[in-house]
Amino acid sequence: MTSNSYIEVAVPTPLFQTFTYKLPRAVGGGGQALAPLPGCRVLVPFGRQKMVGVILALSADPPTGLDPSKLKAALEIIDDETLYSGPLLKLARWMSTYYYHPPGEVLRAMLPAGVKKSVAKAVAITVTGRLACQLDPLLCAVFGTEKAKDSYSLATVKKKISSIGQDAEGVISSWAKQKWITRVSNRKVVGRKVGTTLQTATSETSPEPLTDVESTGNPPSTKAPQLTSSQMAAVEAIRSRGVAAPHPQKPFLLLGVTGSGKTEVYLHLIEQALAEGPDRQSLVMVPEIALTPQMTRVFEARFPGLVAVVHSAMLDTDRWEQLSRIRSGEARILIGPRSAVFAGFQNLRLIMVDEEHDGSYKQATGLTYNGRDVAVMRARIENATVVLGSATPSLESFHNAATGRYDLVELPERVSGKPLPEIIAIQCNPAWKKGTVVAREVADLPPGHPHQNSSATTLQMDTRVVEALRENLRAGNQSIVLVNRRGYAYYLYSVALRTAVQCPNCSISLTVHGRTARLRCHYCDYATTVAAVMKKSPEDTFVTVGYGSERAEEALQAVLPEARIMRLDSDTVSDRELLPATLAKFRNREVDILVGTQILAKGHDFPSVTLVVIIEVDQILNLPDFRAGERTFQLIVQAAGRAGRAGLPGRVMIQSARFSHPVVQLALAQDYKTFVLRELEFRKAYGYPPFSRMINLEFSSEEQRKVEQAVQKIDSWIDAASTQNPNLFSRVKVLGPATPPLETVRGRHRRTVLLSSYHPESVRELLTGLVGATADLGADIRVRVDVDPQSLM
DNA sequence: AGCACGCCGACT
DNA sequence: GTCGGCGTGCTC
Repeated sequence: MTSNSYIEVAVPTPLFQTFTYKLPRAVGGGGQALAPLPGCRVLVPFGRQKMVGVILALSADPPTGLDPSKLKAALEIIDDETLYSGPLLKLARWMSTYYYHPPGEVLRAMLPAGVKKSVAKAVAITVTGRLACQLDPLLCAVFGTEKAKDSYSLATVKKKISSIGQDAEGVISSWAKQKWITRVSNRKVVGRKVGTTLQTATSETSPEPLTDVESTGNPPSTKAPQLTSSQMAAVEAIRSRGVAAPHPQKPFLLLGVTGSGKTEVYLHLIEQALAEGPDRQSLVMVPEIALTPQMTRVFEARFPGLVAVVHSAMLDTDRWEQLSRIRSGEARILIGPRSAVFAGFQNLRLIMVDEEHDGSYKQATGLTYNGRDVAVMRARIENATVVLGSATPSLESFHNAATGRYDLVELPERVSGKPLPEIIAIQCNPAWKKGTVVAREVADLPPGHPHQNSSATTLQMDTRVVEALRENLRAGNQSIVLVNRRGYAYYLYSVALRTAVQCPNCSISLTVHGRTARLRCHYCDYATTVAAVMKKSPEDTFVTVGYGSERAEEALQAVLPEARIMRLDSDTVSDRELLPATLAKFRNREVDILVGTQILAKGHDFPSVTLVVIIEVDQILNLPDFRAGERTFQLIVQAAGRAGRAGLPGRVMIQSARFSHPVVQLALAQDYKTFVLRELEFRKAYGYPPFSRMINLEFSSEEQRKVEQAVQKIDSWIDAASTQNPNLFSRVKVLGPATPPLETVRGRHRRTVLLSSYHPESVRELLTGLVGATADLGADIRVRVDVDPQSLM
């Protein structure tokens, strides 16, 4: 047996370094010694604190250039078996370099919520503290009499102090100052060990993660239906050129028009993969919003007992349980959102990324990875087959297919054989475009106020649209109405100041919500009320402007009083019960019209919807972002795909003032190929992705002065570096420092520097220098690196 | 990022 | 005289 006495550990710090420790003498302390493995979590002393790191490698020799006697010993190997498989560790390494993120933090981000990644902090009472108990009744109350415990977790102590109504932070630091208590790192790591059974009582909800709210209606078939010839051809192509082909294989791009039955192709591929061996596993990635019970039941019906499902609204214990079934090999199929790409598979053979163009695959905060791209890399590492499916693939994926990096497989016709629904263009009334007052104040305006009667009933819907909805209702069919924005109105307008009421933390106007007239910021969740704003400026008058999903629902109900209308937007989606309940009601035809935001356009299958209306598409098209065209096209085509999925013919109506715009034209024609070729030309001409690699750097501070100073330093660094290394700078375009359209978010002032280049290595090289120069910008300057940014706002 | 050490202002 | 501000330096 070789004696590996050193371990290389990744520790969750912002450092791009790993650390070497000596192995603890008696691992496990008493029980049989465990063989530490790469991929196990380990408790290590780090500076003056204890941290949970991950073992990356074992070695017999100490690292070169470091005095072995200075190495500290690890304290405890936490996991009984490896938590990160070999491929997952490789994936982490790739993500660390590709996304420019410290390895320890990458590994931490890969763990599911609810698994402890840090050491619990605690405070202990000292001997002097015990004596001081009489002096401070609060101290006594927290630590009790002599027979009580001497140490409590920091969280418990804080809770106790706050419950008495005192400032916990202040009290604790004053106690510490008087040496009544000491801060200790709890030796105990909170959370689960891999390889041990759940000690937490499983919630009373069954391990079955799906509620039965959507169970009425036709149960999904347990038998595979006959495939259409193009579905069969697609399955065959992926089998012969992928699964069964010699490795390495290319990723597949499955381009299938809406309603072409991509899901059935996935199901067949999974079925065949399962048949190849008892340990073979598949991953199905879907946009978060598509993770409805209805959708997952299709898979469970086909593969009973073999499916695990994860989604964000799940309880941590349930999620852990589902992922454990994958790790043990008991479950063979995992369905989940972007984070599912990090699951611990035993033998992952097949990955499907459904609706691969969907923006929700990109993580917006922290480690800003794109789940689709990570899936492609994971498949390569695991030698698995990856299939990216969409009716409107991202420009990146299509370009990859066009240049031969991906293998293009097409499903050109709908399963029903019916043509795509007709899209009817409704030219917008230009008066709507001027930001007209469409509703009077939701709170009471003083009587006789000039805005009192200002077109409160104006529905920003053409009479033809209203007529079509009415007609559809009479015929007993269902409709979907898409609105751009959630909330009641876009903003609250101050007549005196001639501006919208702004969020105090972000450079954006507050959105009016509900009849209760609350005001909310969609970026930082700041909330106030219209009443509070009015009270502050009693002289001023306010009007609500614009049209949110809530107001659309209300206005529609006024026009069609007999219709049963419900609303679905991200406000209702965050509610665990409401989303499945609403979808179930709609599917069971207890609802005639579903009003909602873009999330309604995504992948749902509502067989009896025959009319889809998009109230206005122009806002997206007008966004100052090079992806605006792509997003608009995807929205229109995806929304159209919701209409007429079963036997009934579908109709789609779109209101816009910009029908002359070629992107809208091509979307109306649902001509993806022409659109994508044209859009690629535009991207090429301007050097945008997918032709270039983009990295967006964001600097932020709570003080505007400080970001400006920081950004000035960066600017002069760029100046100096570009004269020093003109070669590098001729290959990388540096834009900025600039002020982004949304200057402040959550009270932080932002500046951005955009790097783009045809040479990915050059961007990387420049970034390394820039990040180095970034190190001494000062404590309160935060730097965020966004590789392949999805939006430049 | 934490968390220490360290060197200058307003308080008992 | 001290408490306590946050600059800056390190973490195997």
